[in-house]
Amino acid sequence: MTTLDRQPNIYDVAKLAKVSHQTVSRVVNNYPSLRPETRARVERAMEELGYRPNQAARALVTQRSRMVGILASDLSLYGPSGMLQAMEFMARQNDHIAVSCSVDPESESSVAEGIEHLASLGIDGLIVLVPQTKAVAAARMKLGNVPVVTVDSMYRLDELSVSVDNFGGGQTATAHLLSLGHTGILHISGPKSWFEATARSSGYAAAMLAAGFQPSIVDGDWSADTGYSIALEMSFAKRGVTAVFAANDYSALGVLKAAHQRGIRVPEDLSVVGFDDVPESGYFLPSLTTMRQDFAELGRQALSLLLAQLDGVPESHSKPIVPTLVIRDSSAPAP
Amino acid sequence: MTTLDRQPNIYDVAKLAKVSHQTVSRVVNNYPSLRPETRARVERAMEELGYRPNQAARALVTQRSRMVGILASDLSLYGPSGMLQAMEFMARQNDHIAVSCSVDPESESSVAEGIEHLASLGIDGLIVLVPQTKAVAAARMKLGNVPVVTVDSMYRLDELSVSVDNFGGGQTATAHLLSLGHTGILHISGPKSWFEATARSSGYAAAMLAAGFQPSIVDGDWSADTGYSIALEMSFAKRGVTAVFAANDYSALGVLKAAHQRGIRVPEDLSVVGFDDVPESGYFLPSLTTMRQDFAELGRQALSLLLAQLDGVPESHSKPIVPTLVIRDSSAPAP
DNA sequence: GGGCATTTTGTTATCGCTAACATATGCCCA
DNA sequence: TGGGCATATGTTAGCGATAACAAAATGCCC
Repeated sequence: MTTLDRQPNIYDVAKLAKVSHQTVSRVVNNYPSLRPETRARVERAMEELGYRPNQAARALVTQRSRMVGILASDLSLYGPSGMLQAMEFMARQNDHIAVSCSVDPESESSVAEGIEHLASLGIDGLIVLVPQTKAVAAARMKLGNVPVVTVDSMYRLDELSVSVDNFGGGQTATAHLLSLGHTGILHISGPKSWFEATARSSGYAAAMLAAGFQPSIVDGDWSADTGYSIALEMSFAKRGVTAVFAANDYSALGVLKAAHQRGIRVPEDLSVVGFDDVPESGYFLPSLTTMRQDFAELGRQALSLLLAQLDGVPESHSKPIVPTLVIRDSSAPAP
Repeated sequence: MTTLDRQPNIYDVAKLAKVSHQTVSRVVNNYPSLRPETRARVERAMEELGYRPNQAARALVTQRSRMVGILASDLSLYGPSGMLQAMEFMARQNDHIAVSCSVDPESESSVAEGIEHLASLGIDGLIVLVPQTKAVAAARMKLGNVPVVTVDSMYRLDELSVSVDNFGGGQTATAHLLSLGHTGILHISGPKSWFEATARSSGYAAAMLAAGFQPSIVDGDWSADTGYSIALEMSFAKRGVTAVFAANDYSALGVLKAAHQRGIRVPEDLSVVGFDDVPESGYFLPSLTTMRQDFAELGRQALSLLLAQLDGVPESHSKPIVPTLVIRDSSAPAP
C-alpha cells in the first residue's frame, strides 16, 4: 500500500501502473482503444491509491465546469424544493452538479446578484424558476452564450422553456366547480408578479366567461394567512358565492379555517378547491379537492432540456405538463 | 471597447491596464499594498472587459474548491429545505458554494454513493443532516481530513456538531400537557432511525416518569397518514388517553383529522401537541400547539462552524438550539 | 515478409490562476 | 548622500488535468 501526504494525482497513478499519465486519463474518460490488460492495471492502481480526478483541473482545461445553476425564489416552498431535489438527483446521474441560488423575486437587485453569483461560478447552464420575464431577460443578457431554460406557464416555441399548463389547470378547477352547479365562484389569486398566478387566474376567468358567469378575483399572495383574512371578511352570502377556487393549497387552507370559524360548512355551504396537492392536503378538514402538479417531473424535464442543449442536441420542445384534478371532500354540489 | 472571442482572462486585463497579471490577481484578492491609482486602473480594465476570475483555475492552484457539501435526506421536507436555504445564502455571502445531495437515509448504499459523489467534487467541508451515526462515521472515513459538521440532537464536545435540544423539546411539550392536568399522554414518535425522533421520545418519557406517569409510545414515521391511522384505530377512552404528543406537525395533523372523524373534540376531549411549527400549523383545525424550531438559525450555526473550521479557527462549541413552545388552540385542560 | 492501416501508448503544450521569489521605487535618517 | 527598510510591482514555476500530435506496436493483405 503506497501512501502519500497529499491527494494522489494522475501522475501517481501512472507511475504505479507503469503507463503514461495520458493513458490514465484515457481510462478515466473511457477511451475505447485501450488494451483490456492496461485498463485493468490502471484501474487497480487508481483503486489502490484512492485516486479521484481533480474536477478543478478538468474544468480548467475543458472549459466546462459541469455545474448548472438553479435560480429560484423560495426553496422552502413545496414546489421549488421538490423540483430542486429532482434536478439535483438527475444532475448527479448525468455527471453534473446542480447549484441552487435563492433570491427575492420581488427585488430586481436580489435577482441580479443571484445571477451574477451563478455567473461568477462559471456555470455551464441555468434553470430559472423565478417567475419574472425580466429576470429571465437579465439572466440571458448576463450569461452570454450560456443556455438558459425557464420554467413557466406559457408554451413558447421561441425559447428554451418547460411549461406547466396553469391556464388549463385553472380552467379544470373552475370547470369542476361549474359542473357541480356552482355559479358564484370566487377566485383567490397568487401574486400578480408570478407567471403561475396570472395563468391560473386567466384559466379561471376564461372558464367562467365561457359558462356565462362573471369572474370575481381577489388578490392573494400564496399564504394561508391572506386566504384566511379574505374569507373571514368577505360576505359570501351577499355576493352569492358558493365556491372558492384558491390559487394554491395554503390559501385554501386559510379559507377552510375562516369558513369553520364563521360557521360556514365545507362543502355543504361552500366548496373549496386548491392548487398544488401538497402532501398534507388530504388531511385538511375537510380533505382538499385540488389540482395536482408533478413538480419532480417538471424539474426533470427542465434539466433534461438543459443537458441536451449542453450536449449540442437541440431537444424538441416538450409538451407542457398538465395538472390533474384530485377530488376530495372539500367540493360538493352547490347548495 | 475591446472585444474578444473568448472569456477574458487575467492577462487580458493586465495588458489593458498596463500592469502584470500578478497585479491584477492582487486587485482581485484585495492585497493591501497597491497604489490606489493602480488598483483603480485595473478595476476599470476588469469592468471594461467584463472580467470574471476563473474559479476552476483558482481552485486548482489554491487546492480549495470553496464548495461545501450538504448531505441531506429529503430536501422537500420543511426542516431540511429551510436549513438548506439558509446555508446556501450564508455560503454565498462567505464566497462559498453549498452543494446539496439528497440520499435515502434508510439505504446504506445510497448514503455511501452520496458521500462518494460529494467527495469526488472535491468539497472543502461537509454538513451532514442525515440522521444516522453510521452515515456520519462513513463520511468522516471517506473524506479523510475534510471537516465534517453534523446536525443532531446530542450535545457532544468531542465532535463538530450543532444540536437541537430535541430531548428538552420533548420534555417541554410533555410538561405543557402535564401542567394542563393530563396524565394519559400518548406519544407518536418519529422513525427510530432518526436522532431527532429518539431524542424527542426520550424527553417525553423522562417528563412522564418524573411526573410519576407511565410513558406510552407508538411508532410513527413523520407522516400525516400514520398519525391518522394510529389515532383512528386506537381506543383513547379505554386507555385513558386525553392528550397526544406527536413527534412532528404532520403526524399531529393526521391525529386531528382522525379525531374529527371519530367525533372526538380537540381540545375539549383530546389535546394535541406537535413539533416543528410548520408555517401552516396555525391554520389547522384547531390551530396546533407545537414546538417551534428555528431551522434557518440551525443551518447558519452549522455552516458557521464549518467555515470557521475551514479558516483554521476552531470555533467554540455553540449551545444547542432550544425549541420553544407555541401554544395555540389544540391543547386545553384535561377533561 | 514488406507495406500500410489500425490500434495502442507516449510526449509536449496549455488552460488561468496564485505562490514564491525577485526587483524597483520612495523615503527616512545617520 | 547613501544604506536600510517598507511599499509597490514584476517574473517564473507549477497546480492536475486534457488536447493534439507523435511514435510505437500490432494486424492484415498480397
